[in-house]
Amino acid sequence: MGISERKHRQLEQVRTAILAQSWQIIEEEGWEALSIRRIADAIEYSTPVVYKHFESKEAIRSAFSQEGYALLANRLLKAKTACDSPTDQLMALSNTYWAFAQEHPKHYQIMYGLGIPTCEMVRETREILEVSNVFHETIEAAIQASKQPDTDVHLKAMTFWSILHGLIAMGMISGPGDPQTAKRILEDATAGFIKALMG
Amino acid sequence: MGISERKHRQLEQVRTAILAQSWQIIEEEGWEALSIRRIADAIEYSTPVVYKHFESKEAIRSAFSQEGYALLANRLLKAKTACDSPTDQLMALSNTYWAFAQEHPKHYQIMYGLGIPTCEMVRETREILEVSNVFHETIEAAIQASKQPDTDVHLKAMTFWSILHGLIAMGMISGPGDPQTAKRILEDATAGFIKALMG
DNA sequence: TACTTTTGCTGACAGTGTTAACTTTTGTAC
DNA sequence: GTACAAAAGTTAACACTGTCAGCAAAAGTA
Repeated sequence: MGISERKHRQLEQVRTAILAQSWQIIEEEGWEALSIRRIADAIEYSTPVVYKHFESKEAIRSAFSQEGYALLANRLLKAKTACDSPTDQLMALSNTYWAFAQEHPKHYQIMYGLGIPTCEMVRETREILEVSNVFHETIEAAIQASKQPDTDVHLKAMTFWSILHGLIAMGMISGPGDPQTAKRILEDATAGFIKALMG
Repeated sequence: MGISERKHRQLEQVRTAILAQSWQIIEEEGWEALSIRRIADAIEYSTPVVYKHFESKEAIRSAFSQEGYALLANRLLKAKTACDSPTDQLMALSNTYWAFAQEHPKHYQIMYGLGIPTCEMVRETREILEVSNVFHETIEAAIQASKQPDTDVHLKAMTFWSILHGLIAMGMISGPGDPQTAKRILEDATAGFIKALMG
């Protein structure tokens, strides 16, 4: 009864096509150029077919957001395990986070910005949590190795994350300013944070 | 010939009405609920009248962004001059910036987020510059009073601004989480920055 | 072959920003 | 006070958007 399997495969294929074509449009013309009708055109189906696979446009956005967080979590984890000391790890996280935003600006914008729906980020929670965990665990280890072992982990993790996001967001807002300067700001801020953390 | 003055006054009145009614809609239902037709309805004119006063919807957004930056610059300046030492001033700037974002979230979102048009922030440049200047001048003074007087002012100013924005943006994204915690994160980050700055 | 289920399409609804073309009002000159 | 020009304001359209009800066609089953 491989018949239903083939059907399932075909369905999956359409779903993949939707995401692939959508991504191409996003990469070439930005998120705001993406419309259900354009997706339908690209996959050579009519519009309601898109809704067979995604409840709404927001669901498509969410899928990319999820993908982005998963990608980011992966890279952060890799960068972290390549270092030994917690401070080196933090520096690596900072650099990797930055690099991710530079290499995948569209993903980053979808994950954060767009700001629009003030966040229905419920389904992508799992992936966000993974990113959050990397920060928490590394900060935790750093605190343990520091001179103030009773520091609030959550507080410091959020601070770290916020600093990184702030630098990237500001960089994206003020346009493609000198990336050299931007990198220096990042390193300066990270170094300052680590110093304050380790005491 | 007070006739053309009256006309001018009437024009101004419509312009003001557009902004006032728009702002009411934004406050009550958010930016995405604002449409040219709704504005026209609210001011009891037809849609093209709106275009007599604002080239596009983006121009309306820009006007509010400008307004927001002017408001922010004002508050920052007031808070700054109320303090003596540069470090106190920086702390005051941090608190005021935070308070502004809390009290005027819609303004803040329009000024930054929305991210949408990747920024046609050309006309609101003047107001942004004022905000930027407050940061630069205060940081400059702080550096002069610090143990490393040769520190890069621009770098530190951008770092400071980025940290503040990052904390606020993350707070807005992750919804109305415990504001007590958020405030503590802010103070911790600011204190860390100042410490690193002053050496 | 007859029937059912799935699949996909057409066409519509209620919106959006924006603008061309037309009408009405208003101010000026005779 | 009437004739004309300029300004102000209107309607109606264009080209889109997300979304979905209802119908036609194809595919699988008996």
